[in-house]
Amino acid sequence: MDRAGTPKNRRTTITDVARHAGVSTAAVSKVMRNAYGVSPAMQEKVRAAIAELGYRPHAAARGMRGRTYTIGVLLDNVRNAFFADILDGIRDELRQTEYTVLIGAAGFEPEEQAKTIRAMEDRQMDGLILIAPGTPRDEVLTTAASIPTVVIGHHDAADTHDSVVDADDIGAGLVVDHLVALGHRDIALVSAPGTRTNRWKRTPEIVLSDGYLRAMERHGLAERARVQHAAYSDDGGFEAGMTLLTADRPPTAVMTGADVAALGIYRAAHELGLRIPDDLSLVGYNNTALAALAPVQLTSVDQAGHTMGSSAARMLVERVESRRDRAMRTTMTPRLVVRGSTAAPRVR
Amino acid sequence: MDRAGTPKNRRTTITDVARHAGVSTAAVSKVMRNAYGVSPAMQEKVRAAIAELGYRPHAAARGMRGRTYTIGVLLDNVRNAFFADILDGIRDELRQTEYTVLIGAAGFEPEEQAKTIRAMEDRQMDGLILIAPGTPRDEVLTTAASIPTVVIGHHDAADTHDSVVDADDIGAGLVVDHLVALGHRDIALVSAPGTRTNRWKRTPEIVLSDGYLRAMERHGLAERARVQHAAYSDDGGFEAGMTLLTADRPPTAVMTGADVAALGIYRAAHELGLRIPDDLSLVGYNNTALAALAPVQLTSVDQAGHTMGSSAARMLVERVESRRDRAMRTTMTPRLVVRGSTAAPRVR
DNA sequence: AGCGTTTTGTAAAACGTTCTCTACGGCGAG
DNA sequence: CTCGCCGTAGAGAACGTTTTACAAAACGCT
Repeated sequence: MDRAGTPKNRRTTITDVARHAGVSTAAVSKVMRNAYGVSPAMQEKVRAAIAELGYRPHAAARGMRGRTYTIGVLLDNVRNAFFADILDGIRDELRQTEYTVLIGAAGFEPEEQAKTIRAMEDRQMDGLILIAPGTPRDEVLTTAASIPTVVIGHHDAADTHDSVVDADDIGAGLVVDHLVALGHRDIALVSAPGTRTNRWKRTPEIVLSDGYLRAMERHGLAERARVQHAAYSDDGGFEAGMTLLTADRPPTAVMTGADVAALGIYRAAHELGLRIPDDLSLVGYNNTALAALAPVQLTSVDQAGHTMGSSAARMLVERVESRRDRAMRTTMTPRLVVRGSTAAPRVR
Repeated sequence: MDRAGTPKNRRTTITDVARHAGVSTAAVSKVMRNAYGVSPAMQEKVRAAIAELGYRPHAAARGMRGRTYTIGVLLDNVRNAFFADILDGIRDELRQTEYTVLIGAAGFEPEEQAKTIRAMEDRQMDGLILIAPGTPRDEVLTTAASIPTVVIGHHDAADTHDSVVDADDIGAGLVVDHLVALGHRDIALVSAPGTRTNRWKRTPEIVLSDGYLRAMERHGLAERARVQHAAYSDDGGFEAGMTLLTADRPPTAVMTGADVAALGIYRAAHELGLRIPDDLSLVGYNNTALAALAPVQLTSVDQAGHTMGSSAARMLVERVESRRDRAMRTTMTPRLVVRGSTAAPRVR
């Protein structure tokens, strides 16, 4: 019986471990972080005590002085299956380490995203992975100045943060080449509007559009190029599809910047009585599970989300553990995955 | 010039604010938490100083003593669109508050999930929302004893944590009734295997199966009931579909516990040359965006994920702010959404 | 044996909050 | 005019780590 009343089920702290092992807290701390300057005998003793007491360091307390062993991932929404691939990559890379990954799904509002980034900063996270952030570029640079950061998606280079990008321009080229080879000439692109206010000059959408336009030009189809802006969602795709397909001279093929938008276009085509791929060829982007789904069979561009995620995680940890001090960028090469949604156009 | 060298870009702390406003840190702390015992004049002064200095409390430091204003959400994987609905609900409910939501996507391994829960505990989160945790029940109860917790999905009642569930048995009944009304008699269920080792007695899968079996019984079809276990994924559904549809007397209708599994069955049917709904009626569960997709048009059961999420968040905050000390449970009523994947069976 | 150097371990000071006391004024009641 | 009370403010002790600075011990050379 504790005379001071119930001892409560207080957490076992580093002090408990130290006392139990008959050493100082500093020693325990060193063992936990396997820092330099601790003898094998000490290791042994302390580890035993830790195991015996089931000690777990208090992350909040750690955050006060040193690291917090937490990696934050910012994304806008969790519905984009491509992000799931990236997350899996991050998780697989970090599984064997002692870092914990926490995800902030901040929505599309720049202000909400900024709030989430700040929250991660305040929680003293060791490193941040930002997936295509909609936050103003300056804010990201400010953050990156104080926390190791990897930006996924945006092509804008910076010397304060690392980057992982897909060569979206090449991806667009692959698609256009494929469609042209099938005989298409009226090829439209449906892409998210490049947000301009926030000072990112090379968002994935912008790079994709550029690649598309250059490829069309290369095939002498510059004046037939048509870019339709739409949100990357089922409804967004539907509206864009309706606009394009009810125009005076509708395209015979449509490529999109996201699989889910392609499915919206599918719906629009369906509604207008157009069959795919007979009346309309359709191409997605990201090669998510959606594209492979049985009833869909969408031709798409694979950009290896899993690898992007694991690269980002690896790069970030290098920085966090200061094994590297220069910014770097990894570029993935996209690959075309042909499925049933593309075919030669009908002769008219 | 600071004589002690560069002052670094040190965070502004509560001490800075206190000094700048000419008050004590305790006063600032009280204002931040709008606690009792602070005069309007003090309020004014301090708020001004906070604004002027752009002060943000250091969450890690907060975690040492009091709350951390962080809510943790545990889920197995981010691919299940139903979880996205729940997350949106949580986010919308908490948007106007000062709580930050951080998500741990822990994978399906119970051990990984447990690790994530512990990580959230160590980070001193204020409350936890666990979406159908695969962790042993005891561990969840232990956690719930020290942190306010809401469990979504599992029907097992407990007096330590709150629960939000869908009446999955009723949902199953709705589907069976619908299919029987169309004329089906051989109706199979594809469901995730009820994990038994971890001591949850009433997982969603188990409740769903029970509801299915009881409904079949009610229609005098007990001996035709057939439950096939499968992982809730495209591939899992495919395999289950193959098994069922190549059996001696294949079902004319299949219902599943998740939309994504239904799509796998769709693929299996496709491969076997069966058309939907002509040769096979198919029903999903959760009414995710997947079900509504144009080429799919899957009949499904809606369980209002958004509402489940916001309820969970509201209940959790009540507990965190100790406005309630009794455990409670919210049960949602499911609704059948009929689309194109169900029809009368072909006469043989 | 003596001396410098390295290794190993510890005491104690941070870190930025919250929270428990205590002190202080002002004010109404006696 | 004094006494008690109430409401507000502040001092200072936690909270559980990491880290710095230093002492002690061990080691390697002459």
